[in-house]
Amino acid sequence: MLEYLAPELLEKKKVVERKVLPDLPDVEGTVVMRMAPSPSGPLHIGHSRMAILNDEYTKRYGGRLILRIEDTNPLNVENYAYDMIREDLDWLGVKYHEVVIQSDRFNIYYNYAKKLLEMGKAYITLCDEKEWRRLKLSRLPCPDRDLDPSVHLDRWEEMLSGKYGNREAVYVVKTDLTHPNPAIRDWAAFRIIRRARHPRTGEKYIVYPLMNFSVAIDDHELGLTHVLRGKDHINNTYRQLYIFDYFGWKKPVYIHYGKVKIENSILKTSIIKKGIKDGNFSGWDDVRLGTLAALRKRGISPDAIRKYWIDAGLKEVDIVFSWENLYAYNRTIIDPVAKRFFFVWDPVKVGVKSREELIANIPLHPNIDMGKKVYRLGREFNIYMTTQDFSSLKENDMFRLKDLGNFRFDGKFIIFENNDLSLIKKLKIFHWVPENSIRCNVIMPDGSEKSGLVEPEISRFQGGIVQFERFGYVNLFMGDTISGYFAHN
RNA sequence: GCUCCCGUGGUGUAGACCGGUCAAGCAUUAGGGACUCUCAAUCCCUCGACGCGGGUUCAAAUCCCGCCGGGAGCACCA
Repeated sequence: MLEYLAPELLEKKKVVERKVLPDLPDVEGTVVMRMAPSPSGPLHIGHSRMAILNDEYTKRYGGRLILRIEDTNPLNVENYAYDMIREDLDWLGVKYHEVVIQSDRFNIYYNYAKKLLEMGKAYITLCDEKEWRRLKLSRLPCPDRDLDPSVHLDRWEEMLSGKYGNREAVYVVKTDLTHPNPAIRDWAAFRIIRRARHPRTGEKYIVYPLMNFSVAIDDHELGLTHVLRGKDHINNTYRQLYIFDYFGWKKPVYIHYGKVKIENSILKTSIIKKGIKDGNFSGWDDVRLGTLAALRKRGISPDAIRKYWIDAGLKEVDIVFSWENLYAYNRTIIDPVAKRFFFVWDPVKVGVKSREELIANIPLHPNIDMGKKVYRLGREFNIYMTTQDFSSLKENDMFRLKDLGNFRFDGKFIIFENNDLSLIKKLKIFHWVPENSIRCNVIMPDGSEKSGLVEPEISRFQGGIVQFERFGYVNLFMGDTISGYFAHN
């Protein structure tokens, strides 16, 4: 029907189509979501997925986003990471409405732990660790499991008061020992860690909640409606659901997205930490790393990262991260603002001769008026070209120096012939810089360094993302010297 | 080994629930072309996929079965 009446409407619909995330299921009332990083280090590109997706959804539904810092493992918490995570999120443009730090909430966890013991839904086992696990795999209880709740409550108090050493007693949540999936059967919820210093609570606590317990409690306490998490947490979700069932809580909607395989990048905090300590990496923002700090330094726009994750969606299939696609998104963002400069790597000095005074008038951007760079060069002067370009010339070859003119190579000098632009389709086009150019080192993503010369007019500007023609986009830092970090070509 | 999940071009994604309009769309990459000036941008063109085998059906990427392949978990990490 519509086809007859208004075929153009159907056409239009197709054109407007663009990539958006699917709607969240079961939305009623205010959407509340959370990001739950662990402060073991700053965020990397993998973490940014959960941050962006949560942000997108809470913004779409006008909901609330909670940053919950999961620091219940004192062995893996770094004091500096708390602030770094927040800086990374700010840079990403992720808006969170509340910050919750789990190490502030021990009493909440303890209270629920006690309740669960009273309900007979948890126990404290003194059994040998390996034996307990062996029995579990055989669907059998360890002897402690069926003791009266009062015994477990006593043991709980003893645990808290320090009667037991590390690993001597452990608090376990009962699930179903006959559950077909061994991963779901009785799971540990609190452990004892003595002689550890937590950056925020010091040695105040020795009984630490494990992730499944604190997460379940907090997801309820904070009133979450939707939980986005990686599919590596699927079994954890099943485990946590027991807590919701025991207390009769309303469950959030869980959505699990697939694993991301990120190649050609270093993401593991333990490796990075060691590398920094050993002096192999310059810091958390070493460009060889996949940290957000490193990407920021390279001039990757947070909006490119956002677009990338929206495009990837949240399917449960595993995906391979594509740097190419991220760069493509970044390019469309930075290209309209990146001023163009000539950067000559592997420079070689070349003598130029001309019958007339040469003046170069070079636009800062090919498509957008950003002004010009002007170089008065004279009749006889030197320039620099890349060794590669210059050595490709044979005697009497004609070629063009971009934005300067057409030249002939006489075997020693290059001779200005004309500035006839109609010839450019036939000539090779090279770039160049004047003799008074400035030294510039560019750090490549693999850590190697490209040294060269950048045209002097660059000093009028403050740095940031630029394009070095025929080289690539570079994030420049202007100081006593000019240094750059290669983004991509 | 056990439990669960998933398989659309190089990469990501749409379509699959409600079989036909899908001889499979979009984006990116790669290759080519255009462009009075970049190995950039823009525009145009090209290459490129329903894991395999059966079944149901007039009709299957879509439903069913088997196989193959990939992944997650089976931690007193998160």
